[in-house]
Amino acid sequence: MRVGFVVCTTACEIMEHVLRSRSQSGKVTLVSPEHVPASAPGGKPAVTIYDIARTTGFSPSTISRALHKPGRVKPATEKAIRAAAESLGYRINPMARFVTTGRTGTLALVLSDITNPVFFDLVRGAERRAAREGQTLVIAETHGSSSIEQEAVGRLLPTVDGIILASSRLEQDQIRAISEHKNVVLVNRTLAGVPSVVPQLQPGIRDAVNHLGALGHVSVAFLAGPINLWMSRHRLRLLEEEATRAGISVVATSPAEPTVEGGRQSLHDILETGATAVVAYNDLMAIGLLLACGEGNVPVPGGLSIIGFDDIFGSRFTSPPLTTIRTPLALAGEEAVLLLTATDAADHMASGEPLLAEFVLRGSTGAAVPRPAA
Amino acid sequence: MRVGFVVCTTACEIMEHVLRSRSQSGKVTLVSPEHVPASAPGGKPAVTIYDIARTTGFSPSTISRALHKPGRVKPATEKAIRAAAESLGYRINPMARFVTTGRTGTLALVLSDITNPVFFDLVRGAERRAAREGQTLVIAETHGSSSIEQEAVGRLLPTVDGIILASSRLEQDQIRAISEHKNVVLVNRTLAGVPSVVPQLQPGIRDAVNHLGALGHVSVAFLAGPINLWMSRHRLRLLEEEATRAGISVVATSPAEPTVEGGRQSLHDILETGATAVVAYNDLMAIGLLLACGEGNVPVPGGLSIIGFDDIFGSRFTSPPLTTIRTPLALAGEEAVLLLTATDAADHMASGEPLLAEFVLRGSTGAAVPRPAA
DNA sequence: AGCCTGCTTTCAACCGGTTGCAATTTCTCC
DNA sequence: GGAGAAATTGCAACCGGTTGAAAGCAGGCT
Repeated sequence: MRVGFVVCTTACEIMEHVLRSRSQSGKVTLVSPEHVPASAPGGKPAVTIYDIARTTGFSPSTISRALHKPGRVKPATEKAIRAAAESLGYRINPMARFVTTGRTGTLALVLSDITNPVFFDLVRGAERRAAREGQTLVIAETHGSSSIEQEAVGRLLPTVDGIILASSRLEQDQIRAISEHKNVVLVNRTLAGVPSVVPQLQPGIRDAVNHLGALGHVSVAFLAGPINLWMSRHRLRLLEEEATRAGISVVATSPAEPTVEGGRQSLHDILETGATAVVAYNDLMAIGLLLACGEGNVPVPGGLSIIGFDDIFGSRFTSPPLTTIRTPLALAGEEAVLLLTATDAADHMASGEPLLAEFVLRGSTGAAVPRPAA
Repeated sequence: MRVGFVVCTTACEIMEHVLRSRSQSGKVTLVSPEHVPASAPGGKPAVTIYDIARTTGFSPSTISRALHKPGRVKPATEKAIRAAAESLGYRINPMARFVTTGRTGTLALVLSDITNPVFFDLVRGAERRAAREGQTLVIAETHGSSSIEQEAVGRLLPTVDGIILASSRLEQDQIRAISEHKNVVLVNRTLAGVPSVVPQLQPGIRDAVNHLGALGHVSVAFLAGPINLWMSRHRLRLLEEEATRAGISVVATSPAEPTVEGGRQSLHDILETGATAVVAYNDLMAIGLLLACGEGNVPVPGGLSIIGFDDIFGSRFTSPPLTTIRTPLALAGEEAVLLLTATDAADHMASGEPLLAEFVLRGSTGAAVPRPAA
């Protein structure tokens, strides 16, 4: 399906020709010729299967079958129709098809904030996969509000074939209700009975904890994200597990917004814990904390070690560069689309890639420096 | 190659009836229940205007008019129909509507790379405005390839009401061809006969040039982006104008990819020019150059002053923080949507905001230090 | 009464594509 | 050569909603 609409100019000329010849040869004109299907105001109408029918002499149903039901028409006919479609610049109208089939070829990706670098790779991966599957990906923003999320999903429900909820803040019941109408895949969250894609964080966290342990840290703070974010609680839980194993204590701050600003405002909370190292819920918060340290004359890593999560764009450029735990969100995005488009069990099985988080050592972590709790 | 982005503007409720229940086989096996077409996974067909017609006793056409053509039916009738629609949980099917009206309520935003921070604010602005106009915004990625851009546009063409081309790399004829089918608005590019939104860069560039002049720079290099990017040529041209006015010479490097990597690989070219300051096509390239300087032991701003363009996310966090020329892309995004949705000349006039670029002084610029051309 | 007017509502066609079923053509095989 | 099967293709209905034109029905005026 790679009809280069390139030939747009050419196609338009042909189109005009078709329209002209239509009025001439009108032997069995069954429709009112004055109705012009809408495109742009003053724009040229799109090419339809009826146009192809007219130029090839076959009926619209044959055109439809030739283009979308392989093997249902004579090879020669199919060839001729394909050629005509190509030269006219025909593109199927997904909306019209939907009316009868109910399938839109569209998947929705619902996330809190498209300008959040955390989602970059997720979006990219999902997009890549969707393109390969011949699906259109639609992204909806929720601005971190569960009510907006609910609203967005409701609006999208009638027009998409499936929905990917990334870092959803909806209640479990709400998600279940949605999943009963359309196929749903969760990303960065689990819920019994609903397919989900969650990178395995343990390896990355273990390496990070070991790293901190080797540097002499015995008390680590967790800079928490919003309380209704499953992933924030999940990361804390895993961190606690691994830290306990390594003989390190973990103390979590009160929840803050998962943004640069949220991280920046948490410096005070962090210092109060007396911890010598911080693991932030995500890189944005870690970067904010880094900035606050700079403003507050807390040397990093001299006075405080900082570890982020996700390895977003920009983490490499901070000063010092941010040590972080990279999550394979691009793969997660692909995976999510795959789960949504997979039709049989075999496909589901085939998608079982590991999705492991990876510790990325940079410059924001160093030897523990005992510091009196403020 | 299609990424969509939808802004939800109208509240809606999730349908309540649930006939089919998904198999509860846990999260691992993800078995899809037999072969249920994704079209109507709820099993319960959506409620249509025909259902409302049946319960209220009016004809479908009256239902349609009551709901969408204010004033065309008797107030009492409209009230009754609205009530019935509400209680049945009716939602209009946008796809079906499209078939007759040709209007989808969807706008496309075509850009090279959604993970490019340059487009953050553009996307955000466009989204905000589209939401306010009750439109859905779909984003398509082109990965900087004009052929992919063509394909993406071609695929989107039949399903959207209008298209925003951001930093398009298409040929003029191709853009004109598209604009014959649908409304088109260009961002960061101009083309006679096609509406466009281009921030006024002159004020920001003038301030930047004056700044460099005050620091004693007499030779400035322009780190050029791709040759087929109108905006890259445009920035060079304006820079040359202002520099000439200030008695500063400008030399452009050979074109490079507008990415961090592209900037990083250009350090050698830059040093060869013998210039004491660089203006990069965008912040990504400036950041790449900054990194290369760090690796190549070229102090910034001690040995080289660097100025970027756009003030993207991350520019604030580099070391040193990047001096840049901020472009009001959020406003540009709003403006583009406005132009697309404006129906009469009056609306076009109302949108005439200035969109001025602004010089942002940070830490990557300093006094000129003469250096022999390598 | 008769006629015109204006407001409501219905009829019926239509958008672009899909699909069950029947009609037609082509192929097989005796 | 012709019957029967198989392959092709056309007909017509349909999806959900929109819309021009016409019908139904009040009231106002001569």
